[in-house]
Amino acid sequence: MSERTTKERILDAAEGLMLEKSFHSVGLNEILEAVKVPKGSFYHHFKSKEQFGVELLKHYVSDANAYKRQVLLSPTPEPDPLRRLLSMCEGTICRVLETKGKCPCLVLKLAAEVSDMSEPMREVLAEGNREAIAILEQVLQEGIEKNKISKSVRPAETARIIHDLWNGAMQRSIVCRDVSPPREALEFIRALLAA
Amino acid sequence: MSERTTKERILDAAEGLMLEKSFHSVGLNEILEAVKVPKGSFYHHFKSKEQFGVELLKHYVSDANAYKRQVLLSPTPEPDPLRRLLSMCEGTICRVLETKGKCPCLVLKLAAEVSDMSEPMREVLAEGNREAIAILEQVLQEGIEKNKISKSVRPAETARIIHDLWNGAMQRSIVCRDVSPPREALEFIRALLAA
DNA sequence: GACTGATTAGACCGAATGGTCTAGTAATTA
DNA sequence: TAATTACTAGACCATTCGGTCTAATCAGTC
Repeated sequence: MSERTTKERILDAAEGLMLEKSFHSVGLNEILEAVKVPKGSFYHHFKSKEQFGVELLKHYVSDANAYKRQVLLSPTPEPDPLRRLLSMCEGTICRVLETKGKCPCLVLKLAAEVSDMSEPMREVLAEGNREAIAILEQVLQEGIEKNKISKSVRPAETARIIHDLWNGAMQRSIVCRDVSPPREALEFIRALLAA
Repeated sequence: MSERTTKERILDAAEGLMLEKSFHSVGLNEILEAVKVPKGSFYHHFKSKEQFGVELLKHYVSDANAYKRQVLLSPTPEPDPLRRLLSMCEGTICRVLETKGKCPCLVLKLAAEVSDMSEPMREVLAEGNREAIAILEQVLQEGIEKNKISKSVRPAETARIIHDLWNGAMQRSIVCRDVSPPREALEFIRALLAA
């Protein structure tokens, strides 16, 4: 059989389905059908749909931030932290292009829908945001130290601004089915961090 | 009886409920119960829940943009366009504070959930965004002409950046239950537009 | 007053929802 | 090997979902 556990298979399937639809419009049966797992197994691993949502987001956020850390903070293959940041953004733009405007991020997708209906889910999202910003701050700090980013940039504040601008641009790009918002945001960020 | 028509009462109630919950988690019965209107009336006025959603968003976007036009583009009581913009942002921050972090905007709330499940709803949201940005562009243009905003600011590009940054910050403020993101965004915008 | 279209009213529909329950099987440990 | 726990399996539950249907009531017009 598959190496992945039943729990992981459920989480993976749900991630895909909810990226395309939404939290409330995807029923348990639909997820379970997709991975051929019966109800009983689901309720063995998760005590409710909400707690399942919490675990789903934790799982996603943890992976996503691990990925960001790896790409943004590792000196190989790209030693320039500024370039690492900008090229990660470019990568995201490409992915949106390839997937025809499908939302590439579960946090972006579910945040508004879920965060004032479930406090535990909201907390996971909030913590995920905080981590993402902290990573961003680190890469900015490193860029400044290595003289790749203007000394006048204050890492903490700028990290938050970049984070929010990028998320807003991604949001609009989903709604308008157009990658120009993140493209333009990227150019703005480039200019902001330059001398 | 009430001056407002049944249709308007349904739309108003749905706006409130969906701001607190979401599109899919609010059932027709819940809306109809709130305004004491039977199913039959609903399906007389709207052909489906989706088409209802389209009208709901149209109604909201139209009102919201009319309000923005009035506040941002009218020379009275505040003749300074820059101040009009900044104080509208401050007003939004206050509203979020008062309502304890509840999402103040239906577009922000439903965009991600709805825009890749219903093409007609997506189009309304996209057009709403375009209009909002156009209004922003106008107020920037006026500010530049009246020497309140730096001549180096390019209105169209900057309008889009401000729009996205603001939306991203509002999103994060909802998720983190904290008004500091829009506050910080506002300060950034202030600096961006200054000489 | 008779007719007509708009609107209200709510019973009703099949399907799907999240969730429970019991029975059976696989894996662990004693 | 026996006992126990972890997990699978799916029938089943009440409720709610979006949506339909028909009857009643309202307005305005001839």
